Amino acid sequence: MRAKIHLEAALKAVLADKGWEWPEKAVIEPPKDKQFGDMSVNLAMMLAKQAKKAPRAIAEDIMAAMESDSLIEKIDIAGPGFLNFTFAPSFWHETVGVIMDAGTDFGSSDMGNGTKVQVEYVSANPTGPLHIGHGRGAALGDSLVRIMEKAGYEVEAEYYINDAGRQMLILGGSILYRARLKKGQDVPEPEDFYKGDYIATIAGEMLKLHPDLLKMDEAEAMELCKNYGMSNILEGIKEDLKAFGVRHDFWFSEKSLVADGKVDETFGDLTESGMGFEQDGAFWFKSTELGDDKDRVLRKSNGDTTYFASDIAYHDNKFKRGFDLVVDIWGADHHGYVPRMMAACEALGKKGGLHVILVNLVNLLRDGKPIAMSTRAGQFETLKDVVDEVGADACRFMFLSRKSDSKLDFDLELVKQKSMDNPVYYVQYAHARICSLNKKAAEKGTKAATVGPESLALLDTKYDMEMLKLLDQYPDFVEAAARTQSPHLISMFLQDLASTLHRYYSNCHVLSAENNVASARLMLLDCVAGVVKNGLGLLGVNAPESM
RNA sequence: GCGCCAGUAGCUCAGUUGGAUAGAGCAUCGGCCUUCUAAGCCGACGGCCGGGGGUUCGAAUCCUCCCUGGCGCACCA
Repeated sequence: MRAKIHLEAALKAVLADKGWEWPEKAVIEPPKDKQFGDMSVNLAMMLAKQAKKAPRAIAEDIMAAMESDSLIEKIDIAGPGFLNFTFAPSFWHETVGVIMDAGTDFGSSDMGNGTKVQVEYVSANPTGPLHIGHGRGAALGDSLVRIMEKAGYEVEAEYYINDAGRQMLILGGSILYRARLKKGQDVPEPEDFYKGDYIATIAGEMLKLHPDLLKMDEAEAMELCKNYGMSNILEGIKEDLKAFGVRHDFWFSEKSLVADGKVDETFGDLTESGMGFEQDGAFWFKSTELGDDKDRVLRKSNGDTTYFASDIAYHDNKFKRGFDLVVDIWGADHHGYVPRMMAACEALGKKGGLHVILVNLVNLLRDGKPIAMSTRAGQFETLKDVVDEVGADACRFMFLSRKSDSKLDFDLELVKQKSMDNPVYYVQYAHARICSLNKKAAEKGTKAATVGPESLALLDTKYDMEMLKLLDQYPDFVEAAARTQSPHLISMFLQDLASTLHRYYSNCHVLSAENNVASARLMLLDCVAGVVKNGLGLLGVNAPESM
C-alpha cells in the first residue's frame, strides 16, 4: 500500500527528529470508518510512556511536524490520540500509473525473499476417488501456492502417495473379493473392505486383463489387484485434480522411502540423538520430551513400521531437499497428529520448519439436506461429480471464501445458483462488465486515456477516490494472505472490489460521459479489471469477458 | 476424563499485531431500468460478539473458570 509506505517513512523521519524510537506495536492502517480519513495511526498512544507525555500532546507534535507534506491534505487528532491522515487526490491518482506500470505483476512482492517452501496437500490414499472434502484441501493448497509465489516465495507443490500401508492391502482384498463375486463365487465378506462401485469396475477390468486371476495363488492375485487398483485410482485422482485446476509438482511415493531404507535410517538417527529407544520389543520415539502427550511407537513388536515412522522419514527427506519451510495441509480430523509431527521435526533439528494447516469438514448438502459421506461405505459425492455439476470456478470460490479451519456448508443447489447467494458470479460479473464496456467503447471509437495529469484530474468523483484507495490496498491483501496463509482474504478483497465496481458503474456512467471523461474512466476501469483478474487468478478462478 | 477447534444479526460468515459507534451478503420491507449487462445500485430493519470473572487508556480479539457443538486421544492409516 503506497499510502502506508509513504506515511511510515514520513512518521519515522519525524520520530527520529524528536529522538523517539519507533514503537514495535505502532499500527498504520485504513480506519474501519471512512470518516476518519484514509489512514489511521495509533503512534501517539504507543509513544506515551516513552515520551512521558499525554498521547494527544504527542499527536499535536507529530501533526505540526508533518504539515509541510504536500501529499497529505488533512491531519486530524481523534479519540484518545489517533492521528488520522487524509491524502490529496493527486496522491491517489498516482495509483493508476503504478498499476499500469506493474501490469500483471501488481500485488507481487519480495516478502518471501526467495524462501524455499514446500506445500504438501491432498495426499489422499489411492484407495478411492477424491471426494468433496479433498476438494477443499486441493483448492486451498493450490491457491496458497499461487499466493506465496506472488509474495516472493519459491514454492513447490507435492502430493504424498500412501502406497505402502495396510490400506493398500485392503484395497487389493476388496478388488479380489468383488472379482470373486462377479464370477459367482460364494465367498465370505472380508472384515474390512471398500464397498464403492468403482471397486467392482476395477474388478471387472482385472478379470479381463487376467482371466485366470481366481485360479492364481491368493497372495499373487492380491498383489496384482492391489497394484492395478492403485495405479488405476491414482490416474483418476490426477485427472480429477487437473480438471479442478490444481497443480502438483511432485508425486512422492511412500513405498520409495521404505525401499530406499530411509525409514531405518531415521531409527538410527533417533537412536543416535537419544530420542529413540527400544522397549517391550518395539522401537519408540521419545516425543514427550518435545511436547507430545505420549511416546510413539515407530516399529511394532511384530517388526512392522508404523505410518508415523515413514512420515518422519518423509519429513526428514523434505528438509534434506532444502526447503526452509514445509507446509502440510491436513484434514482437521488429524489435528491430534500435529504435536507428534512437530516433535518429530524438532528432533530432526528443524524446529519451526513445519507449519500444519488444518482443513475442516465440508458438509455437502442438496437443498439443505445433508448427503452422507464415507469412503468405506462407498457412499459419497466425488469431487468430479460436484465439479461437473457446479463448475470448478464456483466450487473453488466457495471453498476459498471461508477460513480453512471452520466447517463449511456446501449446498450444491446454492453453489449452482447464479445469484447473490453465490459471490463468485458477483466478482466475475465485475470483470465481464468492464470487458463489455471496453467492447462497446471500441465500437464507438472511444479509447482508454493514457496516464497523465490531465486524464487523472478527470477522475474527481468520490467514486473515483473510493476505487483508487481500494486498489491501492491489493498488494497488502496479497501479503497478508501469504503471511497468514489465508487465501480467503483474497476472496474477501475481491468481493469488496466487485462491490465498489458495481457502485461505480451505477453512479459514473462511462460511455455517455464527455469524451475525455469517458476515456479517463476507461483507464481506471482497465486497472480494476486487471486487479480482479489478478486476484481471481490467485484463487484459480477464471475471469470471463462476458457472462 | 484429557486435548484441539469452533460459538459474532433470523441464516451463512468476515473482523489483520488488542483500537474509535462490531461489518458484509442472504432473508424481510421500501425505492431505482427511454442510457454502458437489473447476475446490478440505494435505503430501512436487525447485536448481552455463548456466559461469568480478570488484565489496561481501550477486549469479539489476551488470561481464567464455566456452558454448548464438532473432532481427536492405537504397537491404525
